[in-house]
Amino acid sequence: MYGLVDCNNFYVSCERAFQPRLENKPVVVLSNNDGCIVSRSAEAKALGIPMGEPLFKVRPLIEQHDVHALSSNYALYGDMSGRVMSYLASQAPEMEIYSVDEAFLSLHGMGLLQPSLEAYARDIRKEVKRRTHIPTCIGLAPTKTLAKLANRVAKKNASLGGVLLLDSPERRQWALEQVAVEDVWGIGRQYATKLYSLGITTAASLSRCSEAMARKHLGGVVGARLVRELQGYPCHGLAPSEDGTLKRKSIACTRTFGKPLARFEDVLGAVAAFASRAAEKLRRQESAANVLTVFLSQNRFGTAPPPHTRSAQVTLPIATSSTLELVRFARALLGRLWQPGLVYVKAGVILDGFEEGEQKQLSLFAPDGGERAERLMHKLDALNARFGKNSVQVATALGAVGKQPGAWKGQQQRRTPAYTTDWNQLWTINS
DNA sequence: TCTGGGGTCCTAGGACCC
DNA sequence: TCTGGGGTCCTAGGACCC
Repeated sequence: MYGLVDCNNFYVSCERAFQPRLENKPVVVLSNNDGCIVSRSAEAKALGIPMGEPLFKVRPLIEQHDVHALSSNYALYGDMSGRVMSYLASQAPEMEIYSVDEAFLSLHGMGLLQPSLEAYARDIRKEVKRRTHIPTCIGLAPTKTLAKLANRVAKKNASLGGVLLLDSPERRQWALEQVAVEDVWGIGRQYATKLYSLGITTAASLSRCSEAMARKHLGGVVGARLVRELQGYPCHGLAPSEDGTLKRKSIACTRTFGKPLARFEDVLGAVAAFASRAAEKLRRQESAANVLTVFLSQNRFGTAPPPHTRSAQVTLPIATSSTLELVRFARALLGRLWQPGLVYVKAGVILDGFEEGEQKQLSLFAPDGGERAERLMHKLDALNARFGKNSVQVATALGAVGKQPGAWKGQQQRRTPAYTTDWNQLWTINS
């Protein structure tokens, strides 16, 4: 049996935890540069504000209904996520962090729990709410796909009290009938269109599909697994997250610039900053990367002919997590991609091909195994932890000498304070 | 005027290698 | 007339997820 715990309207809920006045009001959280809607309160959804919509398209709606629109505050959301996850980890034998606001719990052998699995899930909801102010829903089912589905049904039906357990064929059938096929985990826009044209419109009818049909229309073995999971046969196991943190197979740092950039030094400053950030994340999970990719994009909504994105990749001589090394290679890749005269709106750095801490390949040319670089990075991270983000950084990331640094940075005009992660932004209470 | 960021998995063609 | 098989690397792109 699996449990899926999913935070409701997560980013909005994080903001509300520190601003109770936002309770019961329409609230949205915006993406980087305040560009798109990425989280909506129930009230905002009810107004018909779509997920992922550019802000400028819904601005009239927002002004008309006095919707609170906030810039995204990832320091806050990451910290709140950590609080939720560490509590959840204490409540189940195994847990897989699936995303910033979702976790699968393995409930193997807990079926005999007294008084019931449902009561167990209700307790978890109550306690997460008490500790963090974050509302959640929980789906319980024999497969991950059904747990996702149960969670969705619980979210849509207030009468269920936020918890749905699918432990009998009857309950499973009932739940399958509640869910449209496009809302099944693993069915996106393309597959949904195809399924509708085949007359399959609900999760229930999808669950009756033949394996051949699933393989033919839903991406081969992936689709076959999906249908089996809906039928109650587990095809996806739990990938436990060690000590409440996620280990990634790739790490990216990509941004749309605050304004289009045409000068090499400005873009280099951005790419160096992105490489630095990616390297930090890499060191935090104690990996080293073998592969580095840099990409550069022109405006895909503009007049430039495709392709809008070009990328270049290098396999590093030795796996590394050193900011200095990675910035050096990123600069070389950028040089390969750069086309003078073009205007760029976005760039990114992606790290791949990880080796783990203890099993790193040694090199003939770095006989100390990169130990000096490692010690240096350790100091760098310690300084930045102590004195604040980017207190010490590579000069390349500052852009051209004598120019305004961070030409790539965007605006976040409606950002709330980092209430929980910065001493200088702690909540102040007037007595 | 204004259009996110970070992931996973899979496929495919061309270059190059043995 | 006939032109291998198998591998990696690189770039690109498609599908999905949150």
